[in-house]
Amino acid sequence: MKKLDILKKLRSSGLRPTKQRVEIAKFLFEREKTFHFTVESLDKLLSKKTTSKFALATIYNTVHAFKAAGHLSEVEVRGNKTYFDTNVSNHHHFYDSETSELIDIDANEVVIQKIPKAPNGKKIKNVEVFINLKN
Amino acid sequence: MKKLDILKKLRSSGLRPTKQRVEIAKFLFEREKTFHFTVESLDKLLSKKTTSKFALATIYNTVHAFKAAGHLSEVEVRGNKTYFDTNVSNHHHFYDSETSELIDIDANEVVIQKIPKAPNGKKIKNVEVFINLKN
DNA sequence: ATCCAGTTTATAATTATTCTAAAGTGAAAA
DNA sequence: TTTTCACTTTAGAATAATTATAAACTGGAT
Ligand SMILES: [Mn+2]
Ligand SMILES: [Mn+2]
Ligand SMILES: [Zn+2]
Ligand SMILES: [Zn+2]
Repeated sequence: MKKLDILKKLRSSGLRPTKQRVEIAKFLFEREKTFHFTVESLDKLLSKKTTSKFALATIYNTVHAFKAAGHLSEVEVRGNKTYFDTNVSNHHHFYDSETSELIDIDANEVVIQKIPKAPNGKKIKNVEVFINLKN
Repeated sequence: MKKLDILKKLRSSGLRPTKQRVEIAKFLFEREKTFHFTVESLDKLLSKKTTSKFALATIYNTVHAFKAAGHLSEVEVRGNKTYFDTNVSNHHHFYDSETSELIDIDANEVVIQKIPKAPNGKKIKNVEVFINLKN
């Protein structure tokens, strides 16, 4: 994703492209592969890779704004902190609890043959599969 | 599960059956259906249903001890607090994020036809399916 | 150039959980 | 049955992740 696209992406989702948002967006979205991170890990990586400083609150604000705009998704993994994901399509995960590492599984790599129907009055929003790993 | 079984359960897992543990175990395990809870919700329910008082730290200690002994499992759901589950068998969940409600799905209600192989050097520990619900 | 709603920031507040260390207790041993 | 002590409970302090606050700043419309 090129810089111009980053600006477009921000503007088209009603996010003013501030210095901080553009830098964070470049860091998150200008890459080939899915990136899974916590606010803490993102903060550390940003400190290393860029010269600017970001208040921690800004990182929280930005990540939540990106999530609300649909540019990031949240992944539920065991543990205390929240994980985010640059892959916002419907997909699944391998999870290695020893390293806290998430690995994407494309939706079509998992085929479910049988699934119960939703409880009365409710509908199925989506199905998430976690494959927990060991060594 | 009867009171005698509760005592047996505790002793056989090396847990001294203290007043607090027995009361909490009775509350958790003397029921027909699976019970999903957080430490906070358990604390509130215990205050209502019993006359004894429990330090919050005791509830944390006890729940963790029960989990370590294999009498409880932990369920990962979106949100800040940790959910526990009296169903320690391999099973899946419906999850209603609006009510934060978990509903059990028996393992044999879900049949997976295709699944990717584990990344190099790693093995699959287990597969967990979450069916997210909406209204 | 001016202005202002939206944004960033430092810091305080909140929330969930864990730690600490003193007091209490189940049950083994005397 | 008393004594003993490792294990447990407890109140409160500490920690860690996240959110709230409110003052300073800034992108971009006018
Ligand atoms: Mn989590
Ligand atoms: Mn959680
Ligand atoms: Zn992912
Ligand atoms: Zn369950």
